[in-house]
Amino acid sequence: MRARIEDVAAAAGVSMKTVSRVFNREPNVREETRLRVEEAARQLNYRPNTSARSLAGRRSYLVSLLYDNPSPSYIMEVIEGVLAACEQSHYGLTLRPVDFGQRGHVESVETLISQYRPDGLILTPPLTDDAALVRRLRELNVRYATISAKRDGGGIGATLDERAAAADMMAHVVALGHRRIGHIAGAWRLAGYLDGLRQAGIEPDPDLVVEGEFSFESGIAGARQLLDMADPPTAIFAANDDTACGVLYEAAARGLRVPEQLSVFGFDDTPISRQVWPSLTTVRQPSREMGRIAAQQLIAAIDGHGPAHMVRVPYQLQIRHSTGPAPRR
Amino acid sequence: MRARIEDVAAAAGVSMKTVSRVFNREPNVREETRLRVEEAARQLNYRPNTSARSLAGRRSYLVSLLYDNPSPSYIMEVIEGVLAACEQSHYGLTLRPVDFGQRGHVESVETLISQYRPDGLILTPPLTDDAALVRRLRELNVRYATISAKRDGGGIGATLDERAAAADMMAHVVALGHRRIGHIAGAWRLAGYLDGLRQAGIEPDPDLVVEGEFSFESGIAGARQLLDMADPPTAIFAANDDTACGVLYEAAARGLRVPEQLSVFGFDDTPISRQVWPSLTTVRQPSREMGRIAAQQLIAAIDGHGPAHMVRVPYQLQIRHSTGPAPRR
DNA sequence: TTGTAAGCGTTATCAT
DNA sequence: ATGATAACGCTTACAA
Repeated sequence: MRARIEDVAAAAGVSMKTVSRVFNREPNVREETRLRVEEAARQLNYRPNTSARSLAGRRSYLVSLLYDNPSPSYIMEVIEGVLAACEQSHYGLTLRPVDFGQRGHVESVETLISQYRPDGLILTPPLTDDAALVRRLRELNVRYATISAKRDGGGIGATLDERAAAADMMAHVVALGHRRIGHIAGAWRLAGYLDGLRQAGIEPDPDLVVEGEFSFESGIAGARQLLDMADPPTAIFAANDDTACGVLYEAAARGLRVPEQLSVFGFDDTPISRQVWPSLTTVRQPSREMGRIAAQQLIAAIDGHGPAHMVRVPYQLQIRHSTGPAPRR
Repeated sequence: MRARIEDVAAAAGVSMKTVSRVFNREPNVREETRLRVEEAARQLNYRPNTSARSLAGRRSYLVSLLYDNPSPSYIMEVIEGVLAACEQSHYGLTLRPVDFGQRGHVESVETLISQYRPDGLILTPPLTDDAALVRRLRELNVRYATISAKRDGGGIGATLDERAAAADMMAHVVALGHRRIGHIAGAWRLAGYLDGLRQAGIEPDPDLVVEGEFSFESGIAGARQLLDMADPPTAIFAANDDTACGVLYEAAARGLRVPEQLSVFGFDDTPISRQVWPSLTTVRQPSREMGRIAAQQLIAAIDGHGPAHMVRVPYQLQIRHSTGPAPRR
């Protein structure tokens, strides 16, 4: 049968409590004792029983990841990172898909909480900026970390300076000679777009900004609107890669060559950006890393081991084949 | 504080054990008693404590999903289905990424088992056909269900007749006039490719079949090999959508128009198949549904509620824009 | 620094 | 058909 804490205690010649202290990294254990316990545990291949730990400790050792449905590859990357951090700290992970737009989505999260009693939550966009949800979590006194929140109200988690990234991207195409640059927005990367224009001394044209919603379809719709203009843009900045793919699709349908006749760039560096022709110029965010950091910060906050922060991670421009010199007019 | 089984028992005027019987659908409870207990539980908003249940019952009420890394969107769909089934049966879900090729991947699964003690596992391709892993699971007497296993050795889970699907796809392009059809294989969809040729009375040419590994890169490599032939194919059947995208990429790089000069088709109907130009002809498999079914069958086997099976689900050809009439020679 | 004893909320066992 | 009581393996509170 499986070794219990009692067995380890006996083998190490100490009490159960001491073994417990070692495994929970509590203070007040002599170094020598600790080593003896660790050796005994290894010998017996001891693994703490999670259920017993939860029951006695009145906590679940569970972290819950809430996501709406941005891109599957994005979420899978985040999951990888979160899983890595959880593993290391002996926490489990529960997944919770949430329908952001839906009525009752906050209640669905409350159900999750009362059923699984997670020790903390991790929010991904767009849930990070769901005011109703966040307010309720505060009321319920449930800990949470955020990934890429628009506003980090002094919370914990991981962010990236999307505005600066967007502005850098703009500088890239401006350097290629583009002056009329369209934007299919999903709201917040817009600020960087405007910064980029301003820094280049280009007057923003409101007609060049159309609403999007981070989907392939809105990329097609946005591209149509922009390309049908009397004076169409020579470059289009899509708010994410899926949208950029929609632009690419519409361009191909019109027989427009990219990047010779139209430059296109996205955001996120999802795998699809490498798997389309031409491959997509985009901004890479270290999603896996951000998942890992958010989970680490959350667990640190739960365990009270050291202070938890909002960590800013670096971005990276990925210049590929969908951007090129502006065409002569 | 949260209601316990004891509170419900008191409120219903019965013993704890009777409440336990009701919640676990055990026999030997009078209908009237059952109703009284259920009413009391509702009044008190009682939810069984999972940790206590696991500890006392010596089972985890946990199902674990093992995946390597086919496409993220595929796994996300499967997860959705599995989650839905788990929710319904009050089981939790644990995720376990496994490096199929890696040394020690079986040990990593054993670690998962000894740590989380899941009541059952769900295997996705290519782990479904990992002989070493499956053998070990049998030895350890660990229950598992499979999704899209090549060989269903009398196991439980969900499958789809990939061979027939591949053959149907072949019939489609043969009807379009193609005779030289290449295949970038990842092993098992090959049988359907050969069936399709045979049914059309076309002699298979071994040179037209190249090895792939279900990746974008192998699509590029395979396409190069096939298109560099003296007598190149007019159509290429890629073993999955990612590979097909690689073919599309290479075709674009060579200035080959699809489908006018080359037809391409894939397998899986991942979102990318709609987001490339031209959109991809492919086979749709109901991944979400398969996840749900596999989890249901697994849980049925665990709980012993009725017999569990290997369920065959229907596929569907998605004819899009990447296949067209064969070019004149 | 280390140990003892009393739970944690449920299910299993054995009665009735 | 129902109930009393002892586990289950760990942590907490308190003691030494």
